[in-house]
Amino acid sequence: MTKPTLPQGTRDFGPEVVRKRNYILNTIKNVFELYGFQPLETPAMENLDTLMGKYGEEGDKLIFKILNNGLDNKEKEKQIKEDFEKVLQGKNVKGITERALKYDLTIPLARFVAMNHNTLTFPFKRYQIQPVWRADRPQKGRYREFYQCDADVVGSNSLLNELELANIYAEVFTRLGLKGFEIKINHRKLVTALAELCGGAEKMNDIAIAIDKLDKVGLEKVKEELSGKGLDSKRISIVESYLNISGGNEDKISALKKLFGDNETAHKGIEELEWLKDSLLTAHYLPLTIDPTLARGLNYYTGIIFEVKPPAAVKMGSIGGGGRYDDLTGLFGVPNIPGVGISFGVDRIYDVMEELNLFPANLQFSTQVLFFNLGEKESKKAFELMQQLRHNGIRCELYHEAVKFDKQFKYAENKNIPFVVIIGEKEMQSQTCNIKTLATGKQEIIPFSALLNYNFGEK
RNA sequence: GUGGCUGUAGCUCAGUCGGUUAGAGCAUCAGAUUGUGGUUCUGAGGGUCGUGGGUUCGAGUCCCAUUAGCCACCCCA
Repeated sequence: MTKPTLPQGTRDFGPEVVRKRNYILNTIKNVFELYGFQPLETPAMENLDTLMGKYGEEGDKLIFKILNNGLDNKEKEKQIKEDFEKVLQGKNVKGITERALKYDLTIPLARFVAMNHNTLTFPFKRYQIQPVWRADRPQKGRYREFYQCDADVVGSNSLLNELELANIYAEVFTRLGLKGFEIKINHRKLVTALAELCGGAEKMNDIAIAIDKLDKVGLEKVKEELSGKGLDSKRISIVESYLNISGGNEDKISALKKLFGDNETAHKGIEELEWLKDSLLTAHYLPLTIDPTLARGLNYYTGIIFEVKPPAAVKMGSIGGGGRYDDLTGLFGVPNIPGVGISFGVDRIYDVMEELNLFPANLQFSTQVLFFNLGEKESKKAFELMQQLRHNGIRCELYHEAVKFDKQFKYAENKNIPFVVIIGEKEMQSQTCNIKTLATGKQEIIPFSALLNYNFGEK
């Protein structure tokens, strides 16, 4: 028998970890509900067609494909071999694979809306908390199976949605006790406009990917990459002046206005950023920074885009991201339904909170009372009393076998159980139980009948 | 997909220049203690040294391959 292992990039979550993760998930969920979002769940797998081509060329490579069943069918052997030849050439063939694990929650939402738009009430505000899978090579803060928590508003062009979503980010991270996070925003139209100034829309993606790396690799490397993509020095200097925009949000707005002049596309983008920035002035703590270098890889975004950076002290990629897409369901044959959404990366938020020690201590509650097992008659009595306590909402356990005190105490200790109830021969005779508080060593003898009213503390 | 680092007991790790029977701490189990835990003391179990091959009289140690993990790139939550 060989030792079992986990598939690369996946993890088991033990009891303590699950409690901590649930703390994050519940916080997010509560805020989503508070803002009027409704839950949605979609299958782990989608038809491959639904996913392919939605995440860019790189994204397609990272989709986990599921092998069809029945490939060993002798009657279809010839066809299957032909199909497999095509797979070897990098194609996707239905005969070999027609399903895949979902890659994010936005495309499944689009698919759902496209299928159900006749019955949905718009704007459709949904949240979704589910695992997604990416065939990426794992590293720090990157897993092959991880949870996304998305909130999207589908069917509304109003910027009020962006305003709400920005507030959801602030609310969640504030509730989690995370200080020093930063919500970066930008507008896809600015990136489009920049591409227009630099030789056309087909360079849009190259430019987006390159400028997005600015804070990571520095200006020189970005320029090198752009030059590698075929931009001449004049165009690169335009990009450079765009990247050099700095200062406060006000400064950046005026610099952008100056740079783009009367460019129609950029004008619209700047206007929206400005609206959002001004609307936020009256809100609670909301560290919103306009960052022209923010571009985001997923190419369905068309409007304002978001990204949340963890506190600078933590070396970790973004812990949330999102943006507006004008026509997502158009890909599925239902045009003119706009949407805007955000996503929380729970696994990264977990890692950040662990690193900064932000989890409250009281998440790890367990059993409150352990009944010792001191024999056949004794354990029956203990069981009876225990059930009464359970009925009153006290979390109890009866030790599973009659063994030495030593072991039963150690069990209580290891599981952090604050009280033990000892019912042995002596107690049976006197119809009492001996309650010991482990932390203090204090013991109290009370009648069986008084146990129900004993105060075992909170929770 | 590309590159770097690491795999020795359940966990964290030593292991010299290639040399006899591979060690420690923690954890586990047993005893000191048949109704009182945490501290202490004594003892025990536990290993295909990731896997396969090679060099050598001899390999945990050197070489090659492979696999897994971590980290970085690409890309992203």
